[in-house]
Amino acid sequence: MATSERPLRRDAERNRQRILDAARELFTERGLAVTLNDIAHHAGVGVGTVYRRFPDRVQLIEALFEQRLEQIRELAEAALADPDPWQAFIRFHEQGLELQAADRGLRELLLGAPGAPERLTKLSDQLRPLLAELVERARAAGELRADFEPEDLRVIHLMLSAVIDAGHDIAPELWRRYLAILLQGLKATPEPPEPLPVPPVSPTQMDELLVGAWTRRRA
Amino acid sequence: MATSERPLRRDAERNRQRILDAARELFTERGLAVTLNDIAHHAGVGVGTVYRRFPDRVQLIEALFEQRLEQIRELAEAALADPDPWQAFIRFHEQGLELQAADRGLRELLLGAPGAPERLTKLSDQLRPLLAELVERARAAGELRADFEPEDLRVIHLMLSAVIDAGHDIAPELWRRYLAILLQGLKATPEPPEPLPVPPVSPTQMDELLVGAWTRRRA
DNA sequence: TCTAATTGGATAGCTCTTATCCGCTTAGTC
DNA sequence: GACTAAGCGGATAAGAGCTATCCAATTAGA
Repeated sequence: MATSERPLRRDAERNRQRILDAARELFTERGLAVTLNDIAHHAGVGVGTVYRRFPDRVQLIEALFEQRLEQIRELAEAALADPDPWQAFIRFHEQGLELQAADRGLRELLLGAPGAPERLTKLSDQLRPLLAELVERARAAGELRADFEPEDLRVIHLMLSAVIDAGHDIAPELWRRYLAILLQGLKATPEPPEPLPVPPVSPTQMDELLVGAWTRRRA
Repeated sequence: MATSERPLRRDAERNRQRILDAARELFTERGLAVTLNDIAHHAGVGVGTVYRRFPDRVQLIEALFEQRLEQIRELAEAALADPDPWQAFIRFHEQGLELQAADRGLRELLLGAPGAPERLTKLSDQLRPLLAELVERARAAGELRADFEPEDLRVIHLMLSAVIDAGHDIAPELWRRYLAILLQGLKATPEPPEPLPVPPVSPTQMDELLVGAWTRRRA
């Protein structure tokens, strides 16, 4: 790390930046499992250059995702500031999932994928109490069903991540359809349903989508 | 294969059976990706023995899962015979998912995992029209929301598979909780919700559960 | 007793990662 | 322009895992 050492030579600094850019791009679209070699190629530098600058991939991930997690926390806080608990609950889900849909690395981080640096998992632990309060408020207002617990949030999130992952290339907005169904199922005193926000995929697309889910899982 | 050739020597036949038993057990609990070497060890025979008898892992899978898929089809047909379309819809989901919860290989097969022999994917294609009718009936009866389409079934199934996979070791019945939420969200004219059938997991369990989901994904 | 069938599992050959090393190039100084 | 420490690229060693083969040793069954 170049914390407060001698500054890097100008070309080295430029490469460092290229590497960070490439890493952000690849983590975002392929998840935390990308190899440092991939990043090197994507950045147009040699493998050695990457390993010299980031001997420890954890630092690379930390540098890139701290801010993303911060964003989620802000979302939760904004939701808690909303006077309508049920609207806040919905909004938090929609916006949080939008962020996640756009960033596979973030998705994996929040679901506790291996390779996540400890400092970041701690950061996402700090999120927990905020979410608990979001749930509590919606429940107290008689909007959210009484037997819904904060832990359920993470499972719902797990389910929708599966849809996001699978749909990524073919139907990137598909998760909204199932979020709507789930939210409808969570109301304490349900009203007649509004139309679902996104159409389903066609049978053919569905096949591609499932195949994609498997190939993406390994690579 | 010993279709109608000379019968196998008695010891060979015994080994063949052991291999099939071991394979069924391993596919069931670890999914379709188990290696033939794993199966050999589990069966207590040499690797060579497995490769001689099943030069082609596809045959092994076919032999083992044809009947499982048949079971699912029967379930769908039984559901179609039920006079109450909504009850049928619920029952099919519960029973179908029970089968899947007990058999990781089946789960992967139905979700189009790689390594599934073509004959079996065709068999699961035959399932499609039955499911479509199940949906159609429930919708026509005014029980299922009108904008639900047969393709949605597979996505719901994908979501609940994620819960089943993750919960496998820690909370094997957890999926019922989220199935209940989803079904509640699918009603055309919702009534006040009944209590959820299974408690959520504790925060600690939730962590283990997510970690498990990732390790199980790779191995 | 004899032999053809069968066996076990070491191992060759893959693919895919991670991480290092070193001859060559270049920035920046005098 | 000459010099040198910093930096570079990428071939490649090392290691993990999987598939599939091969053959000396064993065994069923006539």
